[in-house]
Amino acid sequence: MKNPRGGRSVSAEDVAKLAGVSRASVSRVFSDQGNVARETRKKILQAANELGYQVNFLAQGLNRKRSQLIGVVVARLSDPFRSSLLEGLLSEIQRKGYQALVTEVRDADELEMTIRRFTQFRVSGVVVTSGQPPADLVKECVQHNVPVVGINRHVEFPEVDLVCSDNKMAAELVAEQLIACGCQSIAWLNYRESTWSGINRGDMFQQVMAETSRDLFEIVAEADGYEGGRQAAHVFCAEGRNVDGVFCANAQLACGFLDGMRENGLDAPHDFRIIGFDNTPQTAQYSYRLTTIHQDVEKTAWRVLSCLEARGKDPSIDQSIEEIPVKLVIRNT
Amino acid sequence: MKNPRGGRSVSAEDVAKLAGVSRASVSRVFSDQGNVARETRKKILQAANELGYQVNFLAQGLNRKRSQLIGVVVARLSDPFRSSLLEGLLSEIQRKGYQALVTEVRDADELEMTIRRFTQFRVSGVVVTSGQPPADLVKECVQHNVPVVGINRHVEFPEVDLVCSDNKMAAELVAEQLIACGCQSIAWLNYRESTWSGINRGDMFQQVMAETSRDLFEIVAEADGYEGGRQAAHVFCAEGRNVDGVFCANAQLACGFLDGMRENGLDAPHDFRIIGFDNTPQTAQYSYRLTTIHQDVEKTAWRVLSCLEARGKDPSIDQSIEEIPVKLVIRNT
DNA sequence: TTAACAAATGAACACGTGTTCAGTGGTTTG
DNA sequence: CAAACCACTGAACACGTGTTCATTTGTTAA
Repeated sequence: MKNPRGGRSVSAEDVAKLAGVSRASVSRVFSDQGNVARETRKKILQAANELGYQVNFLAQGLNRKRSQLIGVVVARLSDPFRSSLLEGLLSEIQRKGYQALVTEVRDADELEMTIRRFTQFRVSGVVVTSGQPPADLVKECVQHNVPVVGINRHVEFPEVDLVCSDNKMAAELVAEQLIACGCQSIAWLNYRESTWSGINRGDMFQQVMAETSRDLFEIVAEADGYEGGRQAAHVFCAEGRNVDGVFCANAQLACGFLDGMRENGLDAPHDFRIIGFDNTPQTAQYSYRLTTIHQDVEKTAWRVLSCLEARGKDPSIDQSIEEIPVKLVIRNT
Repeated sequence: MKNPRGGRSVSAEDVAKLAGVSRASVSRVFSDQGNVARETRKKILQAANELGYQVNFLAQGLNRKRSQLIGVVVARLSDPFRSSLLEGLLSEIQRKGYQALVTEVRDADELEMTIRRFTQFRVSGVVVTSGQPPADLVKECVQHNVPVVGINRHVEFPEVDLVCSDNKMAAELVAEQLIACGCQSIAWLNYRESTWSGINRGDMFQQVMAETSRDLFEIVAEADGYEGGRQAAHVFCAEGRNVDGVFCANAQLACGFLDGMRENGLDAPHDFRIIGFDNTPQTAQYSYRLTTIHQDVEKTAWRVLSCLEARGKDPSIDQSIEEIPVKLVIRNT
């Protein structure tokens, strides 16, 4: 751990000098490319260890025209499902030897700036968990050979791979469960200005219900999150309507709706059944014990990274649209 | 938006050629350094715009020996306060023109690998929100002139700046509130293997209580999070003990403890008072309406970045230990 | 008119790495 | 024994930028 250069970081040049070989051999050892004699490798590793040498990723990326970075676009981390999704992505990104470049975006402008900056860092891939990337940016990524994949969203460009939870399967599981519990009138609860994934979940549920020739009431929440669900319950009760089975677009709406109903003297599972989406920690709490659809975050993250790597090797492959199976976690409601 | 080079990305060289100037002038324009005539600047900007030129951050960082990246160490994003802290950090990092390099660590080994990788990317700074960075790594960062700052933790190295929520102030606010509500026997609830910040909060509370010559019961949760709090309440009631005021180390313990007490027929604010830490969304929900200490995430993030920039300019400045004021959010309990 | 000066510019180097290409020596094959 | 082959090595170039230094140009002071 000496430091022969005044304050400057040690480079492959220094290692080469100490080991008595050329810098090219040092590079070969650390990039695991080309042949190098066992004896030389040993000398180099020892010298590197002594100096505390570490590859400069900026120089490496500059030369390879590609860094080990992966850009991740997120939004509204306060939503517990989103943060658990980010957690899964981070874990998988690190496991594969990459580093995550995370940016939070609030509007389309920020998304544009973000993706532009990602390409300036020569990222190996971009993961979009929120927002719709504009057409010219996607084109730019394609030109730079930067793979893009979207999670739980719809993107109209054939170069962008997609990984979604299987909303059709979720709808079938929920319908089956509610019907098995004897529900007669079933409703779908969603926020009025929901994201694409929320809308898609509703469409799928509608479709499944139609297949079994049942009507589907729609409850529209005027606000998002817990408060939105709670208020929706109050409005629902005030209007004197009645259902015995509710499927909610996400966990927060579900918890809010359940609490709202409780305030009106109705509780699950006694008076009605309710099933949520996103198996967030809160839904598991004793005060809720909410039956809910569980999205497989690990598998989603795994699939995302294999998409990135596949398209990184061959940018011309067909678009991949993968649906990740979901599970129904049956609890109390 | 032409692309005169076959598939390759446009460089400053191309812009210079099109504008009829030297590459040096292009560099001067985009790094805002040195003088350049108004007319030439205009020509360069126009050419750059036409070609869609963007600075290559890897080359820039390689030359400047410093990238615009800031490494952020996180853990357990499923904890809602941690994700909101990350959200605040991201927002501030982007506002200042940096990019966040986020890594999740589970143990000391991962932390070591992570910080090592951060230095390999020549980050402008490192933010540690979890774990204790080992001594030699901190030394390494200091040698590379990489500022390190810790949030809500204790680090024994004078080169590492610290930003903490003011736990003493929190303790005083809570004590004042509980006493004003007429509480006679007051307790402190924490997880047995809590982090430093949890322990510190307890110590401060103990100290404040001692100053007013009051006893402080300690309730020790054998598990962390919501379930830990809930079980602690059951054990507490089973032992037949009794208090009328509880201060909890974090929001999840508080919610769990409250629910556990409710299962035993006791509820706040009627039978006892309870105050949590971390003003998470769940504590605001109607079913809890928990009185809680609010940490100022925005100010924390702001302070973190000004520490980084200050030490980035002059690495030899004195250690800064800043305590961020907290607020007591009075709700129902 | 000349000297002194400030602003603007381009050539050249440095940053630290990956990779090609031409060699070297040693071993196998005909 | 010559030829062909193989593993191994080092010199040199490329990646795209920031920055120094010398030079040119235009302007002011003596």
